Amino acid sequence: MSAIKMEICNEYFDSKAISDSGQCFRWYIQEDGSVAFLYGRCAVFVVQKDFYTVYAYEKGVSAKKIEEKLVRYFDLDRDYGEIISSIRPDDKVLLKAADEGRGLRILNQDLWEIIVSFIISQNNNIPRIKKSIYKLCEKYGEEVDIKGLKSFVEKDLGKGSFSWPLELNKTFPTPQMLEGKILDDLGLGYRDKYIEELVCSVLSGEVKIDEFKIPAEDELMKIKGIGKKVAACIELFGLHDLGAFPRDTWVKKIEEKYYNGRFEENFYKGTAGIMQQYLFCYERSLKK
DNA sequence: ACCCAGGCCATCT
DNA sequence: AGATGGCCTGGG
Repeated sequence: MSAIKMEICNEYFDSKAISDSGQCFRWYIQEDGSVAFLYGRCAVFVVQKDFYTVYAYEKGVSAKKIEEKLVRYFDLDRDYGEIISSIRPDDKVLLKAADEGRGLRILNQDLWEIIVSFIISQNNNIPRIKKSIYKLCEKYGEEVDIKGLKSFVEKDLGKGSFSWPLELNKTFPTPQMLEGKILDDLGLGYRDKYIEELVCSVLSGEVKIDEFKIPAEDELMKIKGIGKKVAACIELFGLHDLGAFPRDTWVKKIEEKYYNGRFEENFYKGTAGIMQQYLFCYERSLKK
């Protein structure tokens, strides 16, 4: 059986919050409130009633393996409550941000997808980032068969309970699928050259993504198009180094506004990246 | 209603 | 410090 159903009863899991957090650009919240995304070739569909129910399907992969993958992907073995309780009691801003953002988690996403996505994200806005990534997948990704997931979900929830966004009919393309491609028609702007060059260096073996180990900042910053901020995002979201602390324009704004110009990430060794997510999402929520 | 400037999960030269 | 590109927002 290559499908599983899994329940998540956890105060520290909120699919809407995760989807809006800017760590993933291919999670789709659908009309009926369900969430759809791909993890590699594994198709995932999440519905919420009192708790979350996750349905996942991947051809040729055992149920046990899929479950293991998802536990890792959602970071379910980590106690986010404990992390929140480690916040310094005098930091009222972070306490409030974490309280409101308690459903946030740092996902364990595919490293290649994260590297490309965050190169695209530089000096960019989220609608445009999503659009470029969608075009990239649509043009170069591999067709995903959704029928297995659909029948699995409908067997459990009834006919018409399953929907799937058009944007997720293709996988995120591997370096091999992008070999020699000109990426000038994806709305990437000047970033297209960075990705073309990266594809070359990965295929030639000059850049060995599978061998990246924490800390990877120096290795990452050798890649053209990756500076300090994008490197930190890749460490946090792609290598799951929860101590990485990306300083984007929002965080800088937060630091000016609440922290006299500097948030001391050394107070939170090993978890500063999670604190960054709480602050980032909190400050953005104020604007909406 | 329309336009335009400015900013965006920055980095390169 | 100047350039890069498309999307969105806010002010005029």
